[in-house]
Amino acid sequence: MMSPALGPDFYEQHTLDVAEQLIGCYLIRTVDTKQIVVQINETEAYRGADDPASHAHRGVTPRNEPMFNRAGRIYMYLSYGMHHCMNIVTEPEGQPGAVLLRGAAPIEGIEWIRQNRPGVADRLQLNGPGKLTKALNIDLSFNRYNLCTGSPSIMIIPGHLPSETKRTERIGISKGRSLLWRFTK
DNA sequence: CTTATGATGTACT
DNA sequence: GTACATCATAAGG
Repeated sequence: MMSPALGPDFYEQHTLDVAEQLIGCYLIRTVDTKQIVVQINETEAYRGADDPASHAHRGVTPRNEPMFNRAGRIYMYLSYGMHHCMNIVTEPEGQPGAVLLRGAAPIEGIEWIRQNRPGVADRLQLNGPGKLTKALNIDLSFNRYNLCTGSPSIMIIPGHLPSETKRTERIGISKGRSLLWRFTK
C-alpha cells in the first residue's frame, strides 16, 4: 500500500518545524503515465510580522493571500520575472507562513526531468527553487492547490528525517539575514 | 572551483 | 520607479 500524503495536521505546525521535517520527504509529480519522484533536501521558512524577508511581512496583499490560507495549500509566485517558486502553506488559518522548496535529489523519472530542462547536467537539475519547478513542470496554475487531497498530480509523502539537518541563513534575501531559517540535509 | 552580470515580469510604494 | 525568496553564462584561478 502506498504511503498516504501528508495531511493538514502536519502543515499546521510552526513553519520552522514544517521546513525541517520536510527534509527527506518525497515530492511526487504525475501526468498521465509519466512520473517524477524527488527527495526534498533544501527548504526555507517564511513567516509574517516577525519575518522582514517574507512576502507577508506587511499584511495581506493580492499576491501573498495564499500564505494566510489553510495549511497544506501551495503558494506559487513569479520570481525575478522568470522563475516559478513553490511554497507550502503552514500555520493555522489566518496566520501567514510558508515553506519554500529550494532543492531536491532525483529518485525516479530522470528522463522526464531531462525533457523539461534539456541540456542541463543531472546534478544541476534540482538545486534551486526555480530549477525544481521547471524540472517538475510546476507553474503558477498550481497556486492555491490543496496538497492534502491525495490527488496524484502532485503530492508529498513522508520520508525519514536525516539524523542531522543543518540550519543556516536563507539565500537571496536582503532583510532578515540573521535568521537561520534555511534547512538542508 | 569562484565571482560578476544581464535577462525578465510584476507587485508594491 | 524600485526591488526583487533566481538562473545561465562567461571569464578568471
